[in-house]
Amino acid sequence: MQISLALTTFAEKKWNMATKGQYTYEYPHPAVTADCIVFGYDGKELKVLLIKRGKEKDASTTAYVGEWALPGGFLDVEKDKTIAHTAARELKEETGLKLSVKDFKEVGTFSDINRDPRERVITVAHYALVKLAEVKAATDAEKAEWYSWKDIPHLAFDHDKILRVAFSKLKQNIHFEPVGFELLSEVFTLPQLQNLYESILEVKFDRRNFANKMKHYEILSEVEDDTPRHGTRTPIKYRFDKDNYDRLKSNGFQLEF
Amino acid sequence: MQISLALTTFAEKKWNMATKGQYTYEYPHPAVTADCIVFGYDGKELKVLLIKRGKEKDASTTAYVGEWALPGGFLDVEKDKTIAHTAARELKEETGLKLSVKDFKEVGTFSDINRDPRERVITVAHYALVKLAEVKAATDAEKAEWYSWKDIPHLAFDHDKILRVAFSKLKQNIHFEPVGFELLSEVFTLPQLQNLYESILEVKFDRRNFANKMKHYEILSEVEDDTPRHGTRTPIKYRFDKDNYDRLKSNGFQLEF
DNA sequence: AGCATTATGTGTATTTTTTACACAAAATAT
DNA sequence: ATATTTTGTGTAAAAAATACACATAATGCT
Repeated sequence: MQISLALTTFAEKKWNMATKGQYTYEYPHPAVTADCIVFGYDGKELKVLLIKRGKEKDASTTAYVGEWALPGGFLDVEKDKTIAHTAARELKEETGLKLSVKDFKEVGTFSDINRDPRERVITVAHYALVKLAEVKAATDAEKAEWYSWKDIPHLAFDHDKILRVAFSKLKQNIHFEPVGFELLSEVFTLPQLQNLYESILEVKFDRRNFANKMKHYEILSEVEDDTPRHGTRTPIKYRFDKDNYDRLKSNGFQLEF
Repeated sequence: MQISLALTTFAEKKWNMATKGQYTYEYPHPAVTADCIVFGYDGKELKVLLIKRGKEKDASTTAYVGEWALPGGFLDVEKDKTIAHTAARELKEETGLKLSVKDFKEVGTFSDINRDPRERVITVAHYALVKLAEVKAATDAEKAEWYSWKDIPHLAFDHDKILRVAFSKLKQNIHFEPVGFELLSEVFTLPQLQNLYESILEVKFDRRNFANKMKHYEILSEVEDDTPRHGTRTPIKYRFDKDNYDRLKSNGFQLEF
């Protein structure tokens, strides 16, 4: 085989194909993966999309078979434009859920030297928020399953830790980002919105204060309902006023709760 | 050469040494680097530590020779416990500045497919804050130089972008982190502290309101000065009250400006 | 069917926080 | 010597956050 090729400096070639499917470098390289933490909300509870690890093409390259894990996979060095593209591609391959690259927000890098038993693997975790409707649609993917935040099983690798960090990022970002927009369906009720904020921030709010604050921002508009509500028990339906929301956001808007 | 070795699955071996200094994998792997954005404050201006890229051992592996860049370098797959260890190690090697691994805060991953002309390189950017005294001490390293934030030259690779993102992270984090602690010397004045906050947040504060707010937190204690101030023009010296600061922080304290 | 329970909508007074604002003294610059 | 700049200090007004209670309709239970 072409040993001479293997001896070229890596400045001349990105990699050398010494034999079919073999890639050679002058210094050791880690593998890089993207993992996805997909949060959903069914109107009652915060959920996370997990997959069951199975045997892949080559069983020997698969670790933690049969355990639950975050969706994710290896960077395609030649095709993935960014690591977020890896996240989007792998999520679709593993769960059928098709999200845009810009829906992924970076959580952080996890690089502990022994986090993967096979070789050195650095993973970049990303979270994404999906609307209630998509939560229901995606639930029937074979290996993928939505778990309630309060009922997450033990996960493979260091995914427990990654999930905790992702949740705390979400908790931080809820102050600056339109989390309601992204997790609720287009039409929603104030109790749902409040419950969502309470689930993520892990606190309880006074109903009146929450409603006052939200109304003060002027980002909610009432949806006229065909079935005219005669009772207080049937919650009023709202949708987000996107114009007002965007205007506020571009002015450095900051949701405080 | 040892083609047979190269054909072992990567589950059996992390990498295969096909020839001296050659590492082989079944799929292409990216190189991974850590880059450091080291912020300093000289009492007047926010500064950033940059290095001038020179010829390394092997000139052909070096890109952007002669340009300014962020300190940083390749992950040592076998030795660096985490990518933050890479950052700390490379910063010391390149600038002489010796920081603890926990001083580095992750900024994010930069993974554009063509960001490095040599091969696919994913970098994980980290920022660190150093005290005024260390800024002065480190200034005499050969290749390294402190640049005023307002006067940064064009940088190699995508380091301009990385620096912008790092700064905006710092700007966000100043609301939750003891930035003053880490960037000022032990004894400082209120005008210095205010100027630091103004430099990072890019706003101006009213002097009285700033002082009131800071005093309200009870994290400043006045330093008795040998030269007794007879004039208002000589600013009062303070140090941080670490006990009060830590207590506030563990209670979920949040500096708002 | 009737009754109990639960979920929803709504307004105001109090407290806390934020903001706006001016002058006198000492150091420095001219 | 004079002008300019820097610093320290307190209060009143506005805005925001918090605490709090009752009436109504849907649902659940027997």
